[in-house]
Amino acid sequence: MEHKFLMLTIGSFADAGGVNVETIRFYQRKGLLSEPEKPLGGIRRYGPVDVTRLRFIKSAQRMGFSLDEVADLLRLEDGAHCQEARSLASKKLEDVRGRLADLSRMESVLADLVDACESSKGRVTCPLIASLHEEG
Amino acid sequence: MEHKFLMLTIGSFADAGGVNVETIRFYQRKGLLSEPEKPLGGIRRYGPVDVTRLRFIKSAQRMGFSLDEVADLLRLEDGAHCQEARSLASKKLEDVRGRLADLSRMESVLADLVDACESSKGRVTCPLIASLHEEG
DNA sequence: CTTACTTCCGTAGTTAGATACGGAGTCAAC
DNA sequence: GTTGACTCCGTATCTAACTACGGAAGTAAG
Repeated sequence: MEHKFLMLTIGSFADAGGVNVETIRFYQRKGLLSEPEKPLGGIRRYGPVDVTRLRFIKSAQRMGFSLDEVADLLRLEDGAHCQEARSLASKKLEDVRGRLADLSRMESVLADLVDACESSKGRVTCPLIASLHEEG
Repeated sequence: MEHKFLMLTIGSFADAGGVNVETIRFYQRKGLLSEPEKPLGGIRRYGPVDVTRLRFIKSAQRMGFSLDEVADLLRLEDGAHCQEARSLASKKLEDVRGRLADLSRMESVLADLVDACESSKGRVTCPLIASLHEEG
């Protein structure tokens, strides 16, 4: 059990994760975060474990996972067996590799366009805009 | 002007772009596509130029541009705005590169975890599940 | 104590990007 | 010359991910 002096109210918990208080509550409703026991009177407290979990959610999200997918990842933590966890993780890995491939294709297309633009000083047509008129 | 035999109804236009008819109409309302003159009776026709434009929208979108950003790009179509177009594209390029970096970090984390799981036969704790409890 | 934040909780509203619906009207075939 | 598919148009609904609102109740500072 966490010691009181380490525990945060929902407001500072939200700050610690760089999100809005309402976002915490939203994640709780979605089952991504749990609602800690409400002690006498009624103000919940959050600890480092919660902060870690929240940060995990946000970073997975930045990597392109939807909240539902994040929920899958979190279910690994919530009691799945190693076998199950591993297969879920490999599925996600495949997923991530697919996204990586897509993104790097995007990267080279964009880089080419910017590059072509860069070196088109004086010419009449803008390569980026010209790409609009290409077939394909 | 396009010849009639080359012209498409909204349905085949949508097919040509791999989208729903309603999506065409949605883009028209957004100003991303124009509504061609409605001739006698009232069925609009679409030509190759429209198909190109639609495909541009979809591919820019795949590169991570929002519809509003695509609209910006399309507004620069007169050719005098190469500079502007380029800066939009470089901004997006930076964006894509950031996401690439995040994803490849995620890839190696997931790959390591799956790998560790793979070779933990018999051991009691699952590395993948354990990793979720680590401070990060 | 009182005043000024917070929290709690349910419900409602927002944005982006579509998708669906329904009642006309139109067109092509049989 | 009617059937059936498609179009037109406005409006409504949907999903994801938040964000805001409002009133009651807790809590901290002076």
